[in-house]
Amino acid sequence: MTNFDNYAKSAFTVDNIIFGFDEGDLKVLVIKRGEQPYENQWALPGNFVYPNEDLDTSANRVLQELTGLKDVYLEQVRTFGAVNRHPMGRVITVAYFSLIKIKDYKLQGTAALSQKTEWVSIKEAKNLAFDHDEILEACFRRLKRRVKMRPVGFELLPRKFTLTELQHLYEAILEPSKEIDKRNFRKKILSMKILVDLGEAQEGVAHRPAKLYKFDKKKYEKFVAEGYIFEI
Amino acid sequence: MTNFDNYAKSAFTVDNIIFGFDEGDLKVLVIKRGEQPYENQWALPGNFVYPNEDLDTSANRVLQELTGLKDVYLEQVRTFGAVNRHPMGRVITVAYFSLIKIKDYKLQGTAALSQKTEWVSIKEAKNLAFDHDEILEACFRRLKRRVKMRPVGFELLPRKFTLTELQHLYEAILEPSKEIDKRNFRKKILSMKILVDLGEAQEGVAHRPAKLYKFDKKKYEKFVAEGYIFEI
DNA sequence: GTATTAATGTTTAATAAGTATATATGTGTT
DNA sequence: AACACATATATACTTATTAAACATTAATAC
Repeated sequence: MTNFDNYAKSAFTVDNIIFGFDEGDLKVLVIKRGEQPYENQWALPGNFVYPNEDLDTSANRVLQELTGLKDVYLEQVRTFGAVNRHPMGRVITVAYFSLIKIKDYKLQGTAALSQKTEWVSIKEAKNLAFDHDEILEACFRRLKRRVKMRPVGFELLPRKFTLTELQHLYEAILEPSKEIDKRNFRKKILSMKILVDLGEAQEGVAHRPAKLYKFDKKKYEKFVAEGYIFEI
Repeated sequence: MTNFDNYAKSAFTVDNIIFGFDEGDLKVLVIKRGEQPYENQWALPGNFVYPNEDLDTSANRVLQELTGLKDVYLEQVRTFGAVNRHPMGRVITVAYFSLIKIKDYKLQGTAALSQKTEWVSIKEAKNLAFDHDEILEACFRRLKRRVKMRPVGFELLPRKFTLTELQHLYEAILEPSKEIDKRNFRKKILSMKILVDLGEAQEGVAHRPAKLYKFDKKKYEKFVAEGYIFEI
């Protein structure tokens, strides 16, 4: 019978990389560190795992303490376990990412009151504290892979969105320096029949108003059940 | 300045799910537990992480102690952190998988002498100890995804292999109940120009001898550098 | 009237899917 | 030794589907 007292133990944290999409740009929420090490430097949100708390719950708590949001898309990406990640001792970090609609974000979690936070473009989020550049890179790479094969990108958009917004989202994530052909993109996404045309259009725009759509989870489940593959 | 003594610490292990390919079947190496809990039940290879050992090194040690092999394909898959995974107390497990050529396997690691091990078909590996069914499922799912988009399957084959062996490998991993069309598979894999025709053929077979090929890593790197995507 | 961006479909190129026959061995029989 | 048989390998073409490339009309605010 194994006795755990004979083995090394480690502090465990979870980091939750919170992605949002705003003004055609993929953004990540960063917080300014309030103490050493890396005081006053931007870092990713994270916290220690409680003794009787599983990892997913811990990651959801990190998110909720910062944003007040619950029931948000969450995915475990990778565990960072190098020996000397932190000057105070061994700490192993399990990195997750979440996807939220920036419109829903209100700085109303309990942790938000005592920390300075900011949405930063993914293109500009560099030189973060600790090994957070590496953590962010791993999560961004996973997000890229995920949006190609699963309809998770919709978590980043308002409930009602235009096809152009959806296209800009895919461009921001997949091809930051390149444009997807509008006609081909529309043909592809509409052919899957997982969107609902709401019969509404944008208002107050100085150009032809775009139609509004929403993602329909039941139509997606039907799509998958019929053997089709979501692939962008 | 954070003081880790104020936070919970957990025992932590790495499991390394070792895949092999033999007689047209994807196999996984299991060990018979020598003590409670789950005594005499099959389990996946794993061990505690040493105090000054990073996670990858630990996973590689698990493999080497069992097989004697080093420099083997290794990939971190997921961390399992439920609270009550083990009756003796909290333990968090980082799961990896490795790919080896069964021909190279010789039960010559230090751990192999004291444990009963067996190669089990992926189709039959069920009812393992702890949450190992779930761990195996996660690794198998990741392997499926990986072989589609990366030439990692070659790690499971002998250095010289026939196209039919490669096809059977893909069938065993991707479509256990289905056959891929031989002509289409050959056309696709040969069109990538990442294999080398060795100019040799099988011997001693009661049918037309198949040509032998090898995977060429430099040709693959050239393929990628030219902007092509490996996709099966 | 102007500037701006949304909506739309066709053609060409590439790849997926579906399909059959000639080839080369070991084994067994005569 | 010669032959037949069983077996699995190597190969290419046709049809269907999807990717890639490309331009004009429509609908708003100013």
